[in-house]
This record gives sequence, C-alpha cells and structure tokens, in this order.
Amino acid sequence: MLGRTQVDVKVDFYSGKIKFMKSTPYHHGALRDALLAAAETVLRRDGLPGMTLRAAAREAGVSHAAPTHHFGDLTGLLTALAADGFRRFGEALRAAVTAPDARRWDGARAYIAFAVANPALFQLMFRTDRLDDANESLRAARLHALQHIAAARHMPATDLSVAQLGEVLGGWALVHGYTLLLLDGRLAGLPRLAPEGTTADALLDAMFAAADAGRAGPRRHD
Amino acid sequence: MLGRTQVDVKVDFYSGKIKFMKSTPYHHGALRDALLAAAETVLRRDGLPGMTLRAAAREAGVSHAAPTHHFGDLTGLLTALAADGFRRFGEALRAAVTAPDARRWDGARAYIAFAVANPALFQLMFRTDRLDDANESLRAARLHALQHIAAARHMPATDLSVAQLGEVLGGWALVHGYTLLLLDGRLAGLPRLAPEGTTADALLDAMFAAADAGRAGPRRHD
DNA sequence: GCGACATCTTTACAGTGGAAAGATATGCTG
DNA sequence: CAGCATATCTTTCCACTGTAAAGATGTCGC
Repeated sequence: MLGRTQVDVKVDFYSGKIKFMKSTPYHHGALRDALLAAAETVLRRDGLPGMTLRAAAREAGVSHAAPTHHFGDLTGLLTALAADGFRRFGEALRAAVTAPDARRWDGARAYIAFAVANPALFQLMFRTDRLDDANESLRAARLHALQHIAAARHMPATDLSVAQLGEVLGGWALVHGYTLLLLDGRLAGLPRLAPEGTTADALLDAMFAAADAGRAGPRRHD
Repeated sequence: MLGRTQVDVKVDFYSGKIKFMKSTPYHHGALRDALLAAAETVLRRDGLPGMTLRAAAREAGVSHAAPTHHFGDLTGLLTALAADGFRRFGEALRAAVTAPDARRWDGARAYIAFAVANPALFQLMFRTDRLDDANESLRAARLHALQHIAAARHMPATDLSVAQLGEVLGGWALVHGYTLLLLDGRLAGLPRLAPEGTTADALLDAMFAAADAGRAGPRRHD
C-alpha cells in the first residue's frame, strides 16, 4: 500500500451530483493510539528488530512520516510503547502482590508471566539504549510499577536499612535475571541436567526454595 | 576514505626502475582478526547500535564489503565477537573461581566486573536475537564459560539434584539480573533510598548477605 | 609460467530514519 | 458564517545501512 487515501466515486441520491469521497479520511482522528497499537502488533509479530517506524506506519495504514508528528522519532515511539508496557506491568504486579491470599513469590511469578506473555515488549522496557530515559511518562510509569517490588516484601518505599535494601535488591535481581535468561533461551538446556522428568516450573520452585533456605520453617515458601 | 589502496611512487635503487608500490597491500593478511579488533573498538566507542558492518570495515580501513568473506553477514561478525567475549569471560571467571583464597561470591564479582569493563560486549553476548545461536564456536565458548558458574558453588557439571540445580540457577539469576540492571542504569537511584553515605558496593554486599541469610554462621559470607 | 583459488574493491539496490515542504482538515475568531 | 491559523497527514528527498554480484588483485600449487 502506497498510502491510505483511497478515492471512491459516489453519486448523491438527492442532488444527482458525482462526489469524490475518500473511504479513509485524511485526518485519522486517533492516530496516536492507533500507532501505538500497530507498533505493539509489529513488536509482537516481528520482534524488536522488526519494529521500525515505517513498519508501524504501514501496520496503521498511514504514511511513513505520520508518526513523526506524534512521537518525534523512533525513540519517542519506543518510549511511549515502553511506558504503556510499564503501566500494564505495574497493574499486573499490583494485582499479584495485593491479592488477599498472595504468597511470598507470587509477585515474582507475575513478573515472569508478564515477560513471557510480552517478551519483546518486556525486553524493550529494559533496553535503555533504545529509550528516552528523560521522558517523564516513562519515568513515572516505571517508578510506579517497580515500587510493587518493595511492596512484595512488605517493605516501605523509603527509609530502608541497608540490609532491607539488600533483600529487596536481591529479590528483584533474582527474578529479573531469571526472566531475562529465560527470554534469551539460556535456560532451555537446564532440565536436561536435572533428574528425568524435571519441569522448568519445578526448577523455578527449586530456585525460590534455595533463596528461602534458612527462613523460619513454617513460613518457608508459604 | 574511499578505499585503503594508496599508491606510492618509489625508485628501485639498484635497477633504477620506477616502481608503483602500494603503501597498503591489497591483501591485508590478517583481516579477520583486524576486523574483530576494529569491531570491538567500535562497540566500545559507539555501543551496539553504532556497531555496523560498515563502521567496522571503516575502522579497519578496508572496503565495506570486505567483512563478508570472513563473516558472511553482520550476524556472523557479531557472533564471532560474542564468542571471543565468552572466551575471555570464561577465563576471568575461571581465574576468580579457582583462586586459592577464593571466597563464596568472588565468581559473582568477577562476573559483574567483566560486564562493567565490557558493557556493550556483555550485552551482546546475551542478545540472542543478534547472534547465530547455532554457531559451534559460540556454543562451545559459552558452554565453557558458564560451566564455571556451577564450579563456583563447588558443584558438578552433571547429575545434579533438583535442589542443587535450584541453588546454581538462583546464584546465576541473581548475579545476572544484578549485572543487567546495573548496566541498564536501573540501580543508579538506589543509594539515595539507603542511609546517607551508602555506596553501591555496600549494597552489593548487602545483597549477597541477604542471599546468604540462614547459612551456617561462621561460613556466612566468608 | 600459469591457472585455480582466496581475498579485497566497486557497483548496485532495497530498506531504514529523519528533514523539509506541501496538502488537507479542524477549530477559533471576527 | 467566512476566513484564517493551526494541527494533522502525505510526498519527496537525502544519507546511511546490509547484502548481492561482478570485477580486480594477489597467492599458491602444479
């Protein structure tokens, strides 16, 4: 498609005049949202390498320069995409952490589940070199989402001791590292090293159990 | 520079003949290694986005199509770069883990130190979408390097129990996650949350201490 | 010598991000 | 309701990229 402006010829019933109507209006109306949706479609289908400005524009059915007005450049579009991702990510974490029967690692499982459900988006969210780190929308969405990590350990967002911060940091790093190794396919060979029939999920449980080693017996991996 | 073949005019002292000598030979002789070195220079200077086939060729002073013969395509060059990175990475891990006075987390510190010293290279090494995962050289170098992770926990490379595998996986995920969060600048704001004067290194120690919580007292963080 | 081969350059092409200018619709002001 | 400023979108253009293909140049075995 070379452009989305297609001309249809119509005849006005009453006046009899021939009218040249455009089947798609020159002004889209909600192009910003449409472009974000299109970009995410492309991201999901072709991965981050395939997510180009022009591919997103094609998917949305507009000219390749249309995104410029709304997002400035490619970095701007990716940043908006990442910010939206962090909003949904934060919501998923919040739901998991604040559930009444939430167990110790449920936030972590939600963290991993979001990444598995949106692999390319998740990787983009943590790929600083492709994002505008100064963007306020991104910063706010990210901060809001990541605060649930401390909340998952029942810790305040400020005034933590060094030991507390070490524990929160450790939990985050553990889950984040597992997630990225998983997305990079680096864990695919692990079950082969384990006893016959060990599933990836069982390994994740074992990892959490190892992290919990030494905690009070009854609360262990509750 | 349009090419690296420059012609110098020289006079042969004995024969008196005029000779057209090229100051740079048509055949480089060791272009493969030179290209790898040039590529790493570019990678270090301009990051992964700036590491293009043509940039590496420019840096090495050859035509932009010269790398094709040695590496096939861009993925091939990046794969060779990553394989070389894994070899050096493995050597660094081996040295840290096998040192006679090696402490429990010294392998982890070497892991982080390598990434900090070679940030773009390290990120490339774990960016599967840019590499040829089927490449034997890469697979061998990576396998060899990562085996030191199990060694750091004094565990065999095969026949592990699920619990052992969970501990190894946990250690790897913890350190890998910390490393990537650090490289992505995601930890820059953490010291501000901690008590006045807390350094990033103290936080890392706290993270290791939290991971060691519950281990036998005297051996704790030895 | 001399021909097969490896190595490197030149040329060409489709794709990309981005700048600039033009086209078209919308909304505001009188 | 007319007309104009502005927002939105398209067209055109340029420099850069990866890659393919063909040509140039050197090396080596026979």
